Amino acid sequence: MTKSPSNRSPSDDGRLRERGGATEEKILDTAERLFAEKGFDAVPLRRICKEAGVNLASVNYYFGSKLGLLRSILHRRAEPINSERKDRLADCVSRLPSKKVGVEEVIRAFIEPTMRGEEGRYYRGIRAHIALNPDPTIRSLFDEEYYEAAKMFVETLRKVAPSMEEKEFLWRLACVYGAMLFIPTEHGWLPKLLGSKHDLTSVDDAMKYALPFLKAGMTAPR
Amino acid sequence: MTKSPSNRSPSDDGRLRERGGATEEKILDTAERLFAEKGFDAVPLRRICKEAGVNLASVNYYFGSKLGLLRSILHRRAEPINSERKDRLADCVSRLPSKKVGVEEVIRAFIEPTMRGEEGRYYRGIRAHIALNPDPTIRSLFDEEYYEAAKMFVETLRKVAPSMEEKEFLWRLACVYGAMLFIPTEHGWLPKLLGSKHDLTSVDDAMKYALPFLKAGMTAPR
DNA sequence: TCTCGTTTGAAACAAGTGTTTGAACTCGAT
DNA sequence: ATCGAGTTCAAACACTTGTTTCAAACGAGA
Repeated sequence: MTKSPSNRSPSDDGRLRERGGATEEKILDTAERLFAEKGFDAVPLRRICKEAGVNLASVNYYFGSKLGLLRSILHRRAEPINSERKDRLADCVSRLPSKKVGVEEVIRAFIEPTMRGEEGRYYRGIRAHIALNPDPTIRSLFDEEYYEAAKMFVETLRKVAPSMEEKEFLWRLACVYGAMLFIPTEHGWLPKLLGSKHDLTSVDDAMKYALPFLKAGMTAPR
Repeated sequence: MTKSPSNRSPSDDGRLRERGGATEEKILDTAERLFAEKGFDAVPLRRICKEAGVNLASVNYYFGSKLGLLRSILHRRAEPINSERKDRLADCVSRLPSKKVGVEEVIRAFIEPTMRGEEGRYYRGIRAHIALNPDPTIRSLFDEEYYEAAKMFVETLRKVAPSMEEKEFLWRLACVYGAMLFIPTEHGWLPKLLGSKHDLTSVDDAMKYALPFLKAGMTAPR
């Protein structure tokens, strides 16, 4: 190693790079798919590299470590999601005084960006696995990536939701979060249980069916 | 090995066993705690055995394999849970004709057994990790253990919930399931987000706060 | 053409993995 | 005391893991 590309990728200058950037992306794409299919620990770097058609050392060259690779996978997808979330939540906040913004719109602003996009198909399968991972080292990757936008969501929701004590708000929030994490993992278990041929993959259906559920729960009287 | 204790434990006769049964339980307890803290793949058998104070070979002697150990951990906790679920759900079904049973009671019958009991503290941290594991081999352990009671729940809930098309019911069910899996994992993330000192560990609070949320969601008009 | 930093390659490294083995030990029943 | 099934033990097995090394190939700028 001459200097140390290690942690942050060497593709900072935007010059077109014949195979350089391609290698990095091939690793990212392949690892994302395999992690979604088998889990982080269960997929060896050798398998990722073989399927991606790149050399084993490339992973450490570009990402520093296996954990660094996971971090990059998370960041690549989470960045645009959080960006849109913040824009839409900021918009909600700006219209707050006029009272023209409700629980449903705030929840939608937070959830919709995570459900959309065919390219995030595999990623959505990983996210819950990371978020709920027992190992704090893994889970903190999720925290770092999503903390800021999540905080903004929580604060905004608090303002548009009916007034309630903090404890109650926390519990209802947990229900929203659980649903939001679970739905995109969709391993076909629930449809099988129902003998149903429907699945839980459509964004439109999520907005049509899950949103009313969450809104009703969030605004339920006690 | 003389005959093959392997898959099912050799403690079938109930004679008091000085260190025999103790070993099996020590492994179960220790592995359960460690899996809850670091995850199944991330905990080596050597660490489990060292902390449990038993020999490495004991795991394969009693459980056949590492996966067999996980299966036993799941079964030990899931069995009484599902037993209570079925009893309570059967009771609901029997009172169905008199219309004296509602959505809330059915959901409670399904959720309460999984939240209760200090001895299940670590287990509850594992369950979501297994249920949402990307690896089908791991996930199927959850399916096998919970399929039957879950089917009974779904069918009962379908009958007491407002009439709706199957697709909508499936989506609402997913929200209930997501909340139910997420809440007991409680890694302290949401309270931190809120700057709250409350946590999500109390059964009473779960019944008091989460149930109304889920009932409202399940019965929401469209 | 000749650098020189960047990227790729094959091989090795050091440590750790689940599992198996076969002998020793335990302890109630004979 | 002897037996034998059940259990424990230290050691070895066979293999996989993430990571490192350093030489070779590449490609644009001088």
